[in-house]
Amino acid sequence: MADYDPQQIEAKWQKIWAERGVFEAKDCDASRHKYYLLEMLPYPSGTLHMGHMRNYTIGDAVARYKRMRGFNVLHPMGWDAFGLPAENAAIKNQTHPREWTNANIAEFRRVLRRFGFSYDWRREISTCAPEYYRWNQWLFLRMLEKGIAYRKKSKVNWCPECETVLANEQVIDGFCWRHETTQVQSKELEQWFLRITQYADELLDDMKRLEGGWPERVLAMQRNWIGKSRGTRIRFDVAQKDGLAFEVFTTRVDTIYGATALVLSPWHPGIEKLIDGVPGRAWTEGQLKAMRQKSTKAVDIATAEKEGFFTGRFAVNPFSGEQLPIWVANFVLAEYGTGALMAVPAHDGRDYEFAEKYHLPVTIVVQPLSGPPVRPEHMTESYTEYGRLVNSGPYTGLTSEDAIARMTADLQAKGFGNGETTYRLKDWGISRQRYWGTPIPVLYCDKDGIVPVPDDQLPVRLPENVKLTGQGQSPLASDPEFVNTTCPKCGGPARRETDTMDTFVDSSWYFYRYTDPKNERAPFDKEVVRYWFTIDQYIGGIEHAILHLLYARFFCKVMRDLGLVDHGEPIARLFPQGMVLKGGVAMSKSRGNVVGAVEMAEKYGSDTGRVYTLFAAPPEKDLEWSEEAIEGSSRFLNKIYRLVVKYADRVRELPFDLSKQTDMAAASAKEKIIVRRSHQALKRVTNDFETRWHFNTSVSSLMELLNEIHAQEPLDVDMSPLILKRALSAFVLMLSPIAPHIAEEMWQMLGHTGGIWQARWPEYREDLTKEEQIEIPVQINGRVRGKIVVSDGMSDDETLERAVKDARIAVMLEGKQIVRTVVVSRKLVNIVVR
RNA sequence: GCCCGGGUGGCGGAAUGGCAUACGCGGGGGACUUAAAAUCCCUUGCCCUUACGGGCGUGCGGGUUCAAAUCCCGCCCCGGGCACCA
Repeated sequence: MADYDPQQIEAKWQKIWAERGVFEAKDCDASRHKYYLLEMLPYPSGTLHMGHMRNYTIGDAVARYKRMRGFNVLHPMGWDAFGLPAENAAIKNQTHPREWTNANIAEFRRVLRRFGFSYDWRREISTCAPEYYRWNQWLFLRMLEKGIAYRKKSKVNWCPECETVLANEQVIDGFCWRHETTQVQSKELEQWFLRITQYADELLDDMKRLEGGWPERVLAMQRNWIGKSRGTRIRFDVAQKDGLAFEVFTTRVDTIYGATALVLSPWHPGIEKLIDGVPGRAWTEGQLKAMRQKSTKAVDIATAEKEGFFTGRFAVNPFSGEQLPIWVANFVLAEYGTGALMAVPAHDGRDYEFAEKYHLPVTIVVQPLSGPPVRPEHMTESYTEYGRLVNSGPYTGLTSEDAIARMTADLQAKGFGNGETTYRLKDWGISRQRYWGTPIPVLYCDKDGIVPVPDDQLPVRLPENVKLTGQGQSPLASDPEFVNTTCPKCGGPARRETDTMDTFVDSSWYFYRYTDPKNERAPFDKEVVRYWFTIDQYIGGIEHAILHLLYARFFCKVMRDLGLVDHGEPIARLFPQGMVLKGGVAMSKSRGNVVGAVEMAEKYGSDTGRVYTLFAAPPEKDLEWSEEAIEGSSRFLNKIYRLVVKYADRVRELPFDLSKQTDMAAASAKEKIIVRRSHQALKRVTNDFETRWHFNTSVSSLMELLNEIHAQEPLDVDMSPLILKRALSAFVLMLSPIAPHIAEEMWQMLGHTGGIWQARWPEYREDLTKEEQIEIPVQINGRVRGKIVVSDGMSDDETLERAVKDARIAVMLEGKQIVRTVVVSRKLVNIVVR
C-alpha cells in the first residue's frame, strides 16, 4: 500500500517551484537579512557523482532552513568550465572542447535540476563564456597596471603529460597534481606571474579574523603553505678572495659561534667564482657536476643521504673572525633563503648529521636554561632548543632570544647583515601553454614592447578553429589569424600572447559575479556586492584548502586595493565536507567505483538520497557509500508518508496555527507525550542547523520522533485531531530542508494551502522540551530534609531509582558519609548518614 | 621532525562531566503469505550462569571527581598538511 512514488512527486514539486520562482534571491532587499550560501562550483566532467551530491545536499538543507527563518538567501550555481580535461577529451574524440564542455554542462544542469536543489538558476554562470572570461582579462589588466601582474623568466614546474606549466600549488611531492605518476620537470620559461607574495603577511595576519568561522586545520595548512620565517641575513667574506662573499639566512644567529662550516647549494651561482684558482679545481668541478646531476629530481632530494665536498676555500665568521671551510652539499636548497647556510652541528639536526659524516668539529654554544648541561663527550644528537649562550665572546651569558636581537642589531651596525623574513610562498605563475582557458590580454610589439589590450577591445576571444594536438607549444601560437594583430599604440604589427590563464584565476572571483551575472559594463556592481558580501557560508571539498581558497583570499585583497570591493576577506565561514568513499577510497573514474547520482535518484528518489547522505555520517567526516544502508532512509520516508496518508483525511479541514500554544493542562497522556517529544525533536533539529551542523543527529531525532508517534497509535483515540494535525505538520516542516519534495507533498495532504516555501520554521517551547517533573521527599536520619525533583516519563521503578541516586549525590556533595539508604515507600526515601 | 584531526558494538555512528552504545545498517527469532517481496513484532556489546544474577567494557597506563568516552599527565596507533625551509 501507499508507498510513495518519488519520481512523480519530485517532478511535480520541481515544476511548481520553478514556475513560481520561489528560490530567486532579491538584490539589495533591505527588509530582510541576507544570507549568501555558496557551494564550490563544479568542474563539469563525466558524471555527477555522490561526492557532488553530498556537497549540494548539505548546502540545500541549510539554504532551505535559512529561507524558513526569513532570510533573503542567495544560493547560486555555475560551472568551472575551462580546463585541461576538456582539451584532452576533445583531442581524443575529435570534437571541440566547447562542445564537450557544453554537453557536460547540460548534463550537470539536468541532474541538479532533477534533484530539486534550490538554486536561483537565473544567476548561473559558466567560466568559459566570453561574457565571463572577459572580466578575467579586465582584472588581469588592472593587476598589470598595479604591478601585481608581471612577466619574468624563471625556472618553472613543467608537467610533460599536461604539456604545460604548473603552479607550485599544483605540484605534490614532485609529481603532477593531475598525473600522480608523472614527475614534474624543471624548465626555464618566460611566464606571467601574480605577485601574491606581496600579500603574504596580510594573508597570514587576516587568518585571525577567520578563526571560529574556518576550521583550524585549513588555517594551519595555509599558514604552513605561506611558511613565514623570521631570521637574520649574514654576510660571510671569503678569505683571500677580495670582494667575494656569501650571504646566509638563519633563524638562529645566536648559534653563530658554533658554526664550523659554510655550506652552499650545488646550484649556488657564486660557486664558479669561488673555485676559480683553487688547487685541484678539476676534481672540484667533477664533484659539483656529479652532485648537480643527482639532485635534479625534486622527489629524491627529501630522502637522499647528505653528501658534500670541501671547496678548498674558507669564509670568515663576522663575529669571531674564525675561518670556516666552505663546502658544497646536496641538502642545501637553492630556492630557500640565500641558497647557503652556516652549519652549526651542535645545534641543528641536519648539520649534526653532516658533520658526523665528514668529521667536522662540533662546538657547543648554547646550554639549557635549567637541567644538566650538554656535554660534548656525551652528545649523540644536536641540542636545538633555545637556552643560554656559552663560548660566544661578548654574548656569552645571554639567552637565545636576547642574543638574536643583539647580534642582529650589531650585524646591521657593522654592515654585515640584517634581520629578514622569508616565505615559502612563491609568486603565482598563471601562464599555461594550453588552449582551453582565458587568453592573456597582452600584445608584443617590436617598437612598444609589452602592450596591454585596451579595455574596449575586450574580450580577447578564443579562436574557435585551432588545431589541437596536445603537443608542443601553446595551441594558440599555431593560429596566425589570432597571433598577428596591430599594436594599439603605434599601429604597427604586433603579436598576441599565446598562453592562456591558469583556470584557478576563473574560480578566484566567480562568487562576485553571481551577484550581478549579466553586467556588461563591469565585473559586478559594487552596491550589489556590498549587499551580499561577505559570503556567509562556503561549502566544498577539503582538497581546496590551499589552492583555491588561498587564491580567492588573495584576489579579494587585490580587488579591495583596486577599489572594487570594500572588504578584505570574502568568506566568513568555511565548511569542508568529507568525501564520499566506495570501498574505502574516493570515487574516481580510474578506480571504477563511481556511484552516479542519477542512477541513485532513479532507484530511490532524490529525497532518499538526501536523507541518506545526511544521516550516514556527520557532514565533515568521510562517508562510505552503502547500498544496504540507504534502504533504511527509504523505509523512513515511506513510514512517515504512510502515517500522513492514514490520518490526513481526519485533519485536512481543521484550522491551523502553529503559533497558538497547546493547553497542556487539558491534554491527555498521549497528547502530552507527543507534544513534548515534538518540542524536544524541534529543539535538537533547530540546534543542529543553527550551531552544530550535525544533520545525522537531526535525522535520527526525526526517526525517534516517528517511532514515538507510532508507539502512540491509534492516533484517533485519546487525541484531538487538532493536536495531531499540529504534530504531523511540525514533523513535515522539520523534515522539509532534508527531504523537500515529500515534505511539500505531505504538507499539501495535511490541508495546508501555499507551499512550505511560504512557511516559517516552527519555534519550540523551552518548557515543553523538558520532562514533566515530580517531587519525592527525602529524609536524612529519619527527618525530612528536602525534595528531589525528577523527570516523569519513565516507569515508576526508573523514577525511584533515579530519585535515590540524585538524593545520594546531593547528600554526598554536602560532605556527609552515607551509611545506608532505605526506600521507605515509593514516595519517600530515607538516607542514614554518620 | 613540526602542525591539525581522530581512536566507542559485526558496520555507519550517538552521548562533551550524570543510565555508554541513541538512531540506522547487518544478524537471529516470530507474525502475515501457497510462496516470495513488502510490512509488523521480539531480540542483538563481551564473559560467567540452566536460570535468578554477577563480572568486564569507549586505543594503553596513571590522575582529578560522589561520578570520566568526556577533564589533566604520560604513551601507542591511524588519517591529513608541511618538510633536509637553515
